[in-house]
Parts: sequence; C-alpha cells; structure tokens
Amino acid sequence: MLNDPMVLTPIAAAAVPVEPEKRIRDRGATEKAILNAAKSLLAEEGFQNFGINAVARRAGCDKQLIYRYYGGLNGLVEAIGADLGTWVKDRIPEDTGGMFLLTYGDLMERLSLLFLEALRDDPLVLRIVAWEVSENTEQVRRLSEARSKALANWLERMRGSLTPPKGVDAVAVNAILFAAIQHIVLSASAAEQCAGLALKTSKDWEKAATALKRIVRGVYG
Amino acid sequence: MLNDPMVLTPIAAAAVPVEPEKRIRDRGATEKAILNAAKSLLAEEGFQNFGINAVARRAGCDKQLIYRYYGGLNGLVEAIGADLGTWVKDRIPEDTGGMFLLTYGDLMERLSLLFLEALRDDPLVLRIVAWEVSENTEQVRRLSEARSKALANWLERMRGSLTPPKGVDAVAVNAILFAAIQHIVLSASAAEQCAGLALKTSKDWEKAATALKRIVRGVYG
DNA sequence: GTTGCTACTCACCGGGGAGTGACAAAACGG
DNA sequence: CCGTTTTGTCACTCCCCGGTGAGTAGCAAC
Repeated sequence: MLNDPMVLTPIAAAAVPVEPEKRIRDRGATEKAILNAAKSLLAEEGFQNFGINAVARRAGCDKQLIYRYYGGLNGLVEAIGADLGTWVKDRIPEDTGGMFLLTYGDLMERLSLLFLEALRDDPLVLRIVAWEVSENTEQVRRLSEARSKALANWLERMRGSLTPPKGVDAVAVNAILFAAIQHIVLSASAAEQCAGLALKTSKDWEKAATALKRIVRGVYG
Repeated sequence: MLNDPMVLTPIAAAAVPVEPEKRIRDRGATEKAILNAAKSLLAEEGFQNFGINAVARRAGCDKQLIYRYYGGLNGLVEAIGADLGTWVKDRIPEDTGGMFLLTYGDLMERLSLLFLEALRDDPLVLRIVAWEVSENTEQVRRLSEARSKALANWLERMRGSLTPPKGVDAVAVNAILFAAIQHIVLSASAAEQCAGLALKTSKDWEKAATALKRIVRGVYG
C-alpha cells in the first residue's frame, strides 16, 4: 500500500544504473572500517549521538554487520575499550626524556603535564571521560575500569623507587590532581574556559600549566 | 484501519466512567509543577533522558502546556538556570561561622570544603555540571554561564580584603581547584571512585577532603 | 553448471521522541 | 444569560532509533 518495490525498484535501478562503488568483500577490512567509524564518531560527536545507525552510516555499511561482527554496540564499545589499556603508554614517552627525576615531586610535575598534553590532543579519550561522568551503565563502567586500571599501572611503573613525602596520602592527592586535569580539559573542550579561566589560546594553557605545576610542587615539594 | 476511535472510545468511556482526579485549573501551580518536575527529573535521571515528554509525564500534565508556558524545553531550561544564579549563596553560609579567616589560604581551604559539600548534596547542580562538559549547545552554555558567573561573584565577595600570596595566579589555581572538586564529585556519583581512589564511605570522603586541604595549603600556605 | 558458504543489503517492525492543531471545559466579563 | 479567554486534553504527524528476518551477490569446490 505504502510502497510497492516491484514498481519502484526497476525505475530507480534504471535511473541510477552506475555509481556502484562496490564494497569489496573483505571481512577484516569491514571490521576495521566499523571500528574506525565508531571511534571517530565518538571522538567527533560524543556519546550523545553514538548509536548503531550512526556508526553504520559512517562506516558505509549495513548495521547488520555490526551485530554480526561485534555482537552489537556493547561489543563494539568493548573493542574500543581494548585499545584503552595501552593508551597512556602509547601516548606518553616511557623514558621521561633522559630527565633527572630526583624526587617524587619532580616526577609528578612531569607526569601531570604529560597527562594534560596527552588528554588535550586525544579527543576520543576525552569524550570517553565525559561519558564516564555522565552515565553509569555496564558499557561505560568497563571503559572506565580499563582506563583507570591502565592509569594506575602506568603511575606505578613510572614511580620506580621514588616515594612521596611522609604524611601525604599520595593516592588521594594524585586522584585529585588527575581529576583536576581531566575536568580542565573537558571544560575547555566544551566551553573554552573553566570557572572563569579562559582556555583558548596557548597562552591560556601556559597559565594553566604553570598553576598546575605550582599546585603539584605545593604538595610534593 | 489500525484504530477506530468511534468504536473504541465509547466502550472505554463506559468502562471507566469515574476516576476523574480532576486537575484543578491553576496556571501558577501548574507552572510550578512543571518546573519542579523538570528539576527533579534532571537531578534524578540526568540530562540523557531529559525531554519534553518525560517532563510532562512526571509533571502529570500535557506537554502542550510546557510549550505554552515555557516556550518549549529551552525556556524551561532557562527557568532552571534562573535559580542557579543564587545557588552558591543559598547553599553556603554567608558568614563563615564566625571563623577567623586570617589568610587567603584559610579562606580557600574553607571555601573548597564548603563547595565540595554543597556539590555533594545537590544532585541537580551536579547533573548540570556533567551536562556542561558533555554538550555544547546554546541551552547548556547559558546554564554554564549563569553558574560560573555566580561562582566568580561569590568568590569575589567572600574574598573581602584578603589577597593571595604574591606570584601566585589565583584565578588559574582556583579554577584548577574547583575543577578538581567538580570532577571528584562527578566521578563519585557515577562510579563511586576516581582514578583508583574509592569515594563511597564517609571515611573515603574524609581522605579526599584531607588531601584537598593539603593541596590548598600547599599552594596558598 | 549447481551446491554451499560467506559477506553483505534491504525492508520492515515496534517504540518513543518532538512538535502541532483541534477540541472540551472551566472561569471570567459583560 | 451568553461570548470570550484561559486552562487543560487528545489525536495525530513526522522522524529516527534499535532490532530482526529474509533475501542477494560474490566465490570456491565438486
């Protein structure tokens, strides 16, 4: 009643006979295309418009394939999360550039700034952070866990034999420090400012970095 | 074809003749009901499921009234934002309890903790903060502005004649401090932890507060 | 060939969202 | 009393979502 394919299809097919743009049959490539589509979609649009349909559209394939290859959105998100385990390591130089890190304060100052930089130019992870504080589903919880575990691990490995000053709860302080960094970058990406502090130009960011250093030095000396 | 009201309606009407539960006609009350519904919905469910239909459902009225009285969701959000201007003032004691705040450090320590507390038990504002870092629409931007303006104002008023230590960019440092607080509370509400720091029991929170104090004292002395 | 597997597409379903126009009924003004 | 305005309700359209079942196109072995 509404649509009669037997009438419509031949006409359409005749009107647009070419423009095949045939997707070559390659499961591996398609899977990658889907994963990349998902990542870039998440990075560019955020979790708000993140859905099966949108990913399929961007990947240029049918959503059915997402169900088949990843078992739906959940599986796809999990696949994204898998990369997260190595994010910090990949993003941040393992050796801190031959610097002499004599004290725990030296270390944390350096790591804070590195983390800030890394977050600043990884929109995907940034969106995930935003997601983590906005939703509390199994999906997101897994992402969150993967990320925080990797982070803790990384911190531990970088620490080496350095120890924080006596009487300072380093876990708590570091959590606050990293929370601050995440929120600053989040705010900046959403509104180009945070609590009255402009975060647009590189000059703005220098100010933020200086303040951050000061804070770190304040606690850790 | 699908539904024939002429057949169905009389039957239904006859079957359920009573149960009037008549909404009394009172525009003011209805407006308030809508606004409260919107606020509580936002506070409890977050911005994700925040929409005309949901608000109307919760308010127990027709969504048409939201369009009529508030001009749609935008207007409604703006009405919510209007309260935000006075949030800090309402939530936090004007006089800091007869305390002796001798230094800028004293002040900021106190304000930080107060802010933390205030955020912790105001789910609505917390959700708005999450919204601010997740979306960048005109709607949210207005909320954000109202809030940050009020915050800056409040800080300024509380500061009085106290001045930060020389050489410290108080604006930047405070932005980072408040960012940290916001993110900690956000994280806690979403995952009961932040960067490996548990944030569930009051003991956990004491640890966080102690660390925060240390940080503040570190920069401001 | 034709049989069978794999990669892929299509058309459709139910559901819920935003938004709108027409209507019912109470309240008000004369 | 009657007409108008205000207040509230209903029914409907359009759109997009997630999900699924049925079908198509390439490809390889027999």
